[in-house]
Amino acid sequence: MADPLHTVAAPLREAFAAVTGLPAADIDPVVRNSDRADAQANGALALAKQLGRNPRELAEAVVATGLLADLCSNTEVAGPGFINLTFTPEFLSAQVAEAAASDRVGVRRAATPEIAVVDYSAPNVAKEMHVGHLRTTVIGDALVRMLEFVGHTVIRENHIGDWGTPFGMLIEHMVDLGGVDAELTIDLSDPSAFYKQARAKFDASDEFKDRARARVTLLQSRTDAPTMAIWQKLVDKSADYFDVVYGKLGVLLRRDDIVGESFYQPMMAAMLDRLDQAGLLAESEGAKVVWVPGFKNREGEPLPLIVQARTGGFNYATSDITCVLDRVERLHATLLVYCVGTPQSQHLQMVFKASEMLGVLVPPARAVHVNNGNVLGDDRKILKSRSGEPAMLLDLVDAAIERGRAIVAERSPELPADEKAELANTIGIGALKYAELSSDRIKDYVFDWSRMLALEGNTAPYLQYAHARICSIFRKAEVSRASVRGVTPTIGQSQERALTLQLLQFDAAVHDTLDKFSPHRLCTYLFDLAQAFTSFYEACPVLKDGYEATRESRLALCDLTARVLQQGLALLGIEAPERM
RNA sequence: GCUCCCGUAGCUCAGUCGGAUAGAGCAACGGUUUCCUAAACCGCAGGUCGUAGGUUCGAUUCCUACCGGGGGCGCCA
Repeated sequence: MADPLHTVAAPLREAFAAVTGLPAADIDPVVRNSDRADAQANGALALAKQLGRNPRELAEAVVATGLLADLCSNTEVAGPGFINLTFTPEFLSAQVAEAAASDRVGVRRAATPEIAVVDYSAPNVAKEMHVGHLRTTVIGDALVRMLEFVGHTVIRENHIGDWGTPFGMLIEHMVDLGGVDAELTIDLSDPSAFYKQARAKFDASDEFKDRARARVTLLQSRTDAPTMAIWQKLVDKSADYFDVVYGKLGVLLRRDDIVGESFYQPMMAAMLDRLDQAGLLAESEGAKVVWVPGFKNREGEPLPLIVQARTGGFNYATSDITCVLDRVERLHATLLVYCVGTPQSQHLQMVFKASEMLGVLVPPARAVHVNNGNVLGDDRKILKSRSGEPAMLLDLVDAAIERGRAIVAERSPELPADEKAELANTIGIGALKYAELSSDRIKDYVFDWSRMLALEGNTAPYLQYAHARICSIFRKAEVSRASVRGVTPTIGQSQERALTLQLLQFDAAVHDTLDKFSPHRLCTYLFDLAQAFTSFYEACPVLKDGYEATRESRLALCDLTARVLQQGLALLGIEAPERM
């Protein structure tokens, strides 16, 4: 393993075992980052308590075993029993060389590769994508990239709203306009226009309302070709629009990833039969329900999960349980990731519990609700556009690119026009995505263009700039990046040491991020790395006269830093430009 | 009413499987450019970690209560 904290844990475990007589496998040496040394091991405190021994003496005994001598130049027992570890430069050099030699820059593959389904974005047909879709889309996409990178088989699913009562009025409105051949264009500045027209008609006319209701029934039967053709056209046109948004935003989702509610609809009756056979289906107030333990309604009575309305119709609980079933049984997924807003929390818990009771969602299969908070405006309410509606996603994307353009025009006027256009995109979209990813997903956050595009602080441009500066060094040196990859760097100055330690923790950062499904952890890591690099950059000249002896070594550190930055940003769905 | 989540520096945010003086960025103040991109770096300053108890050798982290903010709580999704 390239991570020294990980590597040093093994001899520490042995040392603790030798001193305590406990099996090494049961011991956690509690190796952590430290501001007093390269790392600290806190395991002595807990073990001493457990064994009724003096923690300081235990720590001293561990150090006295000599098992750490190969890796550490200094092992000091401090305070109540912390073991402060300082790694030898040779050990760090070797670890860096190992990371540099791997095309994964030191990131381990997952111990057990799984099939994972990541459900994210989920817009509605005939409606606009707005700011509410931004976080789920960006977070889901980052998780997809990371899960794939560590070796899982990832299936992206875009669970779009393409079924249900609104389609009665939408289809009927199309019929009025001339049926399937009628003109239907999604106006990118008002993608919900068609929906609003249909809605207005529905609200104004009882006659239309009746036709719409009849049309829903016809749709549900899936037998009427003209109805299905119009429905398909609505879905296709919306998918075109979604692809425009996803393309500009630079996310992986495409129309092939669409698995809408309509897909599950034909399987719902069979799912209800299974619930029934399992003895889980009950009746309550005329509806078919599953009694999921642990949930209560306003009156303090048990709260049911309704899977079939009194009217006989299915709802999102029906759809979501069917969906779990499909993902586990057809796709053989063992990890079901739901990137959905926090308000769905209780609903999803009930769905997961019901699926578990059905014997479908059982180990090793499991589901995770990767919930996210809201994007707020200055008024602390959900970000609005000038019209007072939730801000449209495409407008935000375009505005990000426009702001990127302004920055490039000011800062990099010398670049060729096509490169400027690309850079504007890289910076603008990068800043927008990074703002979504860099703070804890479960909290609401306040949207602020000037902060996310700031060229300092924990922002995408800061990270991109660090990367570009490294590329510039190699351009100036006329040395190829690949040519220094065999070099084992020498760790001398404190900034080299700090950079090295940071570089070697990429693996831990990626895995920690995935353990918590929290992309902001990777962001924090990359920001720390960029800061460590810029400090190194100031203090450790690479190409200047008088530094020939350290040149190769520092070029190797630069190359690895750039690779980690580029790979790390790529895992977030953000590009790293070579010039800016 | 029940329940879930959040509350850390003036602002925006990290951190917390219990550990040693709680960290960044912005803003403020003071420095650094004959030198690889100053979109940077270095320094200084700033916090009773919502409040009050409890457990512990040790609590911002765990438990309880309360205060403040937000979400959810049966036939829309």
